[in-house]
Amino acid sequence: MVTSKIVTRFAPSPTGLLHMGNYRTAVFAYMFAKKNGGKFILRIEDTDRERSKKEYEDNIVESLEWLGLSYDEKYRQSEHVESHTKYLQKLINDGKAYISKEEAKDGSGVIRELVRFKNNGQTVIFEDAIRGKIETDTKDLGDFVIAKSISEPLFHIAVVVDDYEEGVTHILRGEDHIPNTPRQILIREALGFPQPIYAHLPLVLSEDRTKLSKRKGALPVTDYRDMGYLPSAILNFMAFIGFNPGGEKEIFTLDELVEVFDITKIHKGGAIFNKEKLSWVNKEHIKLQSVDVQLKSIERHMKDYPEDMLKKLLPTVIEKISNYGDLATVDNTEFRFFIKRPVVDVEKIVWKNSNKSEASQNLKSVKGLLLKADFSSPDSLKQSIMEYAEKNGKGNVLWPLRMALSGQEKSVDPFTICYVLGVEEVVIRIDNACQSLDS
RNA sequence: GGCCCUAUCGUCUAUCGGUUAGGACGUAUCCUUCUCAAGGAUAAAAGCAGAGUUCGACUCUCUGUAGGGUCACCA
Repeated sequence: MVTSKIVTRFAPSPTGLLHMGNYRTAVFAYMFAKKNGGKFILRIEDTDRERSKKEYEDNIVESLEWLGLSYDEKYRQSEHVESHTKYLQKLINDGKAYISKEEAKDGSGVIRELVRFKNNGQTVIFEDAIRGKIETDTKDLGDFVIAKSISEPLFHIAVVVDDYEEGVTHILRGEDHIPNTPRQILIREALGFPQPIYAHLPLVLSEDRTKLSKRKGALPVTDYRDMGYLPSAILNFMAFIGFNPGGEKEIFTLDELVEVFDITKIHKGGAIFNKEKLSWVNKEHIKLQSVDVQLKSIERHMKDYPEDMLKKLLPTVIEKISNYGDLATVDNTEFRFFIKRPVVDVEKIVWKNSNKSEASQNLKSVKGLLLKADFSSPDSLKQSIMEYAEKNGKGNVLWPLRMALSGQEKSVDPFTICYVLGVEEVVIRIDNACQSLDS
């Protein structure tokens, strides 16, 4: 049995840095193609030579690569102008389009030879894979412009010709393209091309429920990369905006996403981009990483820390952050004391209703215990100290110990600190604290 | 304004005529705890409105309402 291979495409125009709303379309087109063993192609829509910039195109390629959305083919619309012109000519020859001499709208006064599509105003009906039947009366469209001149094709003709020539079978794109579809169908029919299947995705919305846009603060995906987010998390999150496979599993890898993807489960209504949830998803993806990868990641952000210290610190760090980028800020407050001896504050080191001499006494006793303790894990250290702490009041013992070691009112537990610091450093810090307390 | 699309907790969503309307994020409380997190538990929180169809509607139909998209010689 011969079934034609499914081909989808992501067709951004390189006129700016693209945000998640844009790439979300790519994710869906990719998932659909891969799910069906088809091809996913990237087409740079750069027919507008004025606004298209190479740097933006580069950013698109870079972003897709980072996300892991590999495409099978890449095209540049501007390289197909010959083709567009050929079909434009055909349309004119067939009497389905005509050249119209009109004054340019830019006020320059030049007379242009626009190509207008001869629209007889029929009703266009198409079956959207997500929304069902969509019916449009094209009368009020008039004879719309499809090229600025025979050699300067515009969006609609370029899209129709390219999709045909590239063998695109399924067009997954944003809902904002629904109004364009009837025009493109008209052109396509005039050209006699087969009809692709359309699937218009619901929009990604910002907090105010309007279309996500740069103006509303939507960031380029590469910014998320730079902030330390994981591509797998971004992908996972984007896939769940307007799609849900059912079931209660929420964390998916790209491969798993492809596996469960089902075009009939795509929603119709727009969805707000929720930063908090993204943050949570990212944390979950960090937890999924191997310790080797986690270690390398925190090493990049905590360059001043000795490697063996980071190894010990890893579980604590992973537990505290939801994004490796957090380390840029967290590092200075939460973990800095590990490599920088704290300044002893004798007032703060004393627990609630206790006093300096008691704090000092407890520290000295703990030091004695630690000297004999097993430093191989936080747990073994806890065992060495807990009995004493319980006897003398946990607050009385553990608070001064933690303060002496970290100098901070909020930090990880003292056992972990001891474990990470090692016996020598721990003794030095306890001695320092006692000296201040005793004087 | 014309045309088009949409409508379940604050947010993302499950439900494909019969459920105490489920989960997650976030929020609150409690437990754990020397502190902060993390973790565990619990709670509050939704079917836009009105008509139909049906023994029975969140689910199907219609109307209204609300929100959104789009109306270029951009894509």
